Amino acid sequence: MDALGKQFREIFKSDDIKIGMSELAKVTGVSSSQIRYWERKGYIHSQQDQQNKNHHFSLMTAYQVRIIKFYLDQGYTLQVAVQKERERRALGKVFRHFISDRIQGIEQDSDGDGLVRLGKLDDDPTREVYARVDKNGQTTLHLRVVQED
Amino acid sequence: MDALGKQFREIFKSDDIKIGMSELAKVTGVSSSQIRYWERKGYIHSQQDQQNKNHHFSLMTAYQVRIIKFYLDQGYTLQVAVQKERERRALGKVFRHFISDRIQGIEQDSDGDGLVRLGKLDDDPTREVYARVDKNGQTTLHLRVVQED
DNA sequence: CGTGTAAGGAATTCTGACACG
DNA sequence: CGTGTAAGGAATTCTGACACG
Repeated sequence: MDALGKQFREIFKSDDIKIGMSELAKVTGVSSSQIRYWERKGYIHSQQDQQNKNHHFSLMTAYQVRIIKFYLDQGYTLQVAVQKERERRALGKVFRHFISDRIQGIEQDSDGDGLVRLGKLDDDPTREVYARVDKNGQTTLHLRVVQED
Repeated sequence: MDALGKQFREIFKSDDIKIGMSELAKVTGVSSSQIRYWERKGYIHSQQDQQNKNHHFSLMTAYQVRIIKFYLDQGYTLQVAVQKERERRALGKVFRHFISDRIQGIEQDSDGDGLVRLGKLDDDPTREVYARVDKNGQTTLHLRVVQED
């Protein structure tokens, strides 16, 4: 069960999943000529083992491209859009740290509700926070006394 | 900013990202002949518009394959591994509900720490839970009095 | 049941060049 | 600066068949 817990994180990260240029274009709505240009300018990066072979973009890059496009659509120039994406990137990092540190367990209780354990309160280590997800997908937050390990 | 908040969820979901059979094989460590067989048996599904064209597997399917492989590696037969993955799927659903409902905002505070707002306590709606992520990536959980909207 | 391999055709993807502005 | 298009070659991917057990 521990190995599966660990897997949840790996599954979330999915760092190793790579997509090609045309797939990247498809899922971001950015044309491949744009992507090629952005890459030439060093705004985004891909892994390409040899010349004339497929580009491999990480999912991170896909998100990055989506966000750059978001700013472009707002009317910013490409340079500014790239700059704004870079500033924003810190938030993504925060999110990823949160997920890998705070999702301490996912279980089902006897009622069939899902429980997501988030760990102890920093100010009161005798209590931990968990989220309850009921059958309708409603989520609520709760405190409970910490169980002994 | 709201559009970007929404985007965080879409980014997380990444439903629309599809990968080919060989990429799926690569990232899961399951051979493509296995994948073909599993698909023929109806254990996994792909989108394939026409005959002899590329399969498109969702990231969900990639996770599914990884988990089936996990059980196979434990010594279960394929049928049992598939069955166990199905039972386990409820947990993934819980996780996704948690993310889309509970990540109510990601910000940086004046110290440069990241804050992930998780929403109000069910038992005490005057207080909300948030996680703090410091520069070292350490995360801690806190309560605070709810701010007015 | 469950997976591997070799072979060939089919579909996809990539690139550099050129255009426009 | 920033993006689109047409063209052709190059690399990738897919499939059905067969093997083994």
